[in-house]
Amino acid sequence: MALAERFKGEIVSCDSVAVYRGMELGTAKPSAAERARVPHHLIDVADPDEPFTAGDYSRASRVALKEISARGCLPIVTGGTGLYLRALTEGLFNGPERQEALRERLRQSKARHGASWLHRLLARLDAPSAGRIHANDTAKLIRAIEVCVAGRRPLSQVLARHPLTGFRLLRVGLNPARKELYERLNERCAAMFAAGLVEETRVLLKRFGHVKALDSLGYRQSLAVQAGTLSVEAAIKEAQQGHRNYAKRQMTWFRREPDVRWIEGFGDKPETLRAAAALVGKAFE
RNA sequence: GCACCGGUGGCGAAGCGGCUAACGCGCUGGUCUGCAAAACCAGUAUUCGCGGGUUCAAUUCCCGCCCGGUGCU
Repeated sequence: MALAERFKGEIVSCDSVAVYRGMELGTAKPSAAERARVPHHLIDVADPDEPFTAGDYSRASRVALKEISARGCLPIVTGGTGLYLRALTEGLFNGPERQEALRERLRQSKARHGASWLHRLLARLDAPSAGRIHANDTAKLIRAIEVCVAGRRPLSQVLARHPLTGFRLLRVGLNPARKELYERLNERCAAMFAAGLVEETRVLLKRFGHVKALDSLGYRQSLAVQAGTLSVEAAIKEAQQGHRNYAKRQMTWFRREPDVRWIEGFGDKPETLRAAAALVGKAFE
């Protein structure tokens, strides 16, 4: 926010859950006031029952970037969904989109033929991919088979990405002390529940049913509270645990990201902002 | 004071004479090309409350002690 105001920027959210309308409390979306001061993109672009994929994000975010720079402004991408960021910067391969019917058949085959069925199938279709994907990783196996079957070419032969062109990238990463990070996550999560996350979930559930988006952190636990299988206190504890685990996975992902300028500390610290501003100034002024 | 039950990794918890002391959680590290706040992988107790004893062999059996829980007078 502060950076955007200082450098005439617009914010492009990179958050796989903030794209959904109505999911407010659990996503810590910027407030209406903040959005009035600085334009935000890729927030509230789909309903929770509309599947939104990395491919959708890649296309929409690239459009946003081009429009922002055409206006003479600086696009600032913020958020923690690693796959989406990579889909934006490095692109995805030209593969087929999700095929629900095929996926359902594959899931049924797995149930019928046993846990290793999908892996054996992929080994026949595309041995290199089968070698790269663990036999237990159903989600990735299904996508690989889907690409082979629906795309009529093995996944391992269509891996070429389509990187973003026409932009210079400055990557800034925040790396606060693990212990403090976990403490903040715990507080923020408890605050989400205190603000009415369970009630928000109830409304969404009523309107959309149990859609995939509601399996997100905090919402999943709120669903269990609705169902009466979890107390609010236990739901908070589980959601906090989920946020901590997620933060760790994010660090694993972003550590691999190339050319990241790391700042040790939280984003709301003045010295962090100063360090980030210095980096942006040096790169783009 | 007596009786009974229990004391196994950061936590929960199996094993009760002899494989490298299950498993779950956590923690740490890692993977990731279309639901990714998802899914998945790996590592993580030279040691079973303490001291003795029996045995070729004891976390497992016996004795004593310490600690926790329950019950009794």
